Amino acid sequence: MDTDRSADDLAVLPPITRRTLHAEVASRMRDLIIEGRLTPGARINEGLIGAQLGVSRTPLREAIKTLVSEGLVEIVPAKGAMVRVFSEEDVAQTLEALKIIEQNAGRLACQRASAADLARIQALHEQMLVMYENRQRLDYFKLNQAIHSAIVAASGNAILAELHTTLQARIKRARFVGNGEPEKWAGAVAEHIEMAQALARRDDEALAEVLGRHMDASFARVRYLFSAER
Amino acid sequence: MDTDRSADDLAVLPPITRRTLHAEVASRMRDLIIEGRLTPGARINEGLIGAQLGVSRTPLREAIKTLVSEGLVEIVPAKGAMVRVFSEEDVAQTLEALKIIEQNAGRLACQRASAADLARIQALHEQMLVMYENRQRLDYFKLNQAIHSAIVAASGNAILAELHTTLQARIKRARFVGNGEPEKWAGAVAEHIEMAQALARRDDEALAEVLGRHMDASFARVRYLFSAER
DNA sequence: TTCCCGCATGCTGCATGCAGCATACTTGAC
DNA sequence: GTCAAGTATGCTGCATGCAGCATGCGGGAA
Repeated sequence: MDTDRSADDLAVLPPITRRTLHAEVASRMRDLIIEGRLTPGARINEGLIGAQLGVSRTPLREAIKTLVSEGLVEIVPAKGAMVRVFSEEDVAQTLEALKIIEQNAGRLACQRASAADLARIQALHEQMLVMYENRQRLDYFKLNQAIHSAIVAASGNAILAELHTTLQARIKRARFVGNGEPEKWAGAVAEHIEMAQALARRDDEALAEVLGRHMDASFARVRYLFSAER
Repeated sequence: MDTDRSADDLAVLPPITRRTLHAEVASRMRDLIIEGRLTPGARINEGLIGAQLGVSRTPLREAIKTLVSEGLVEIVPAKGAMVRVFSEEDVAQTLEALKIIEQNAGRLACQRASAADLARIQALHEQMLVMYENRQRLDYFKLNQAIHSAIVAASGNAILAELHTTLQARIKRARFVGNGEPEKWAGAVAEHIEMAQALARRDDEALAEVLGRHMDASFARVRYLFSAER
């Protein structure tokens, strides 16, 4: 019995998560792109970036292949990799796809989410409101993204959550930059309050409606970035 | 003018599409997995597969990273890559996601598709019926997939098409195997006829409805594979 | 001056080398 | 016979070497 006991205790130990170098590099580069330290269109010089990250070109090249599949990087044979440039149409289509995913995941979440799921989302929502009051834009933005992700996750469909994460990463930067103006910000918060209420009532149609409106407004918030470019 | 003329002629030349080795390897391995020559759970021995494909381990490893992002392969650090095993729940969730994508892309297609788009889909549909009459199961299956892809593409949203392609690839094999029985086959064909009619009328709600029903039935067609396993 | 050809440089793409871990086998003790 | 420790083998993961292509620059001709 004593041995069983200790074996049980050991089974509770968190497994050592061994991260391979290429996965770590992919993670780091993802952050660099989303943070804008690697700007769209920038060439990725393997020797240079590899030296800066302190890794050889092999794991770096493997990481680049991952980012290509995620849609963050493009490769031109014999020329190399570059950070993907998103046109206005790309962003519009990505937001349309995100809208579809969020609306339908939201409906499912109203039907399937546990009480604990709902409570957790509600807590994120409250926190986000505080960040809005304090005008802590970065923290607000992160909580905002977390809420949307949590709603999709509450659908119970891991595939939808996976697609949502990938698409969200692609246009994360544009959305952060595009969300700067105060009146737009206030509008987004108002929509979030509606979302929280609909979700609390498990009112799937109301949630889908406001999620759709929220995403349409999100596109409007981002759109001017492109008109300003010209 | 003469030089302009010849320059114009040259501009018409199809560009030489240079395929990198790792992309070619990824494509080949994708086929091997979908065709079932690399079975789920099978370890991918880099030396062995590399030798069989006639490439060194480097481009092979890069291709594996691509397939991991596509969800066809899994990597365990220090142990290696293996063909991903899909549980019944994985397949159910993937089909649910595909259902959402197809229904919504179908609605958009009814609104946005050009007459040429519709004609092309209709032509595929007619061909597929011929294959069904002749009981050419493989050709039927390929046309079937092509029709669904064409409907999603006709939405005009390239992102939705991309997601659809990726998800479809993951469970392609299960769907092919699960579609074997005659009465199920007949039911699927009946649904396809409904789809073609709804699309011709640009009746978005009717199309979404039958697409949903088609996907639910598809899950039923696949489900028994898992019950048989136990 | 302008255009074009040729050359040099730098980078990518792939092959290979090498260390370290996982796994299977063997040997020895009980 | 069984179990455990030690050992050997094979594979992965990363680093490095090398050939070939892209690109920028200089020189020469028109």
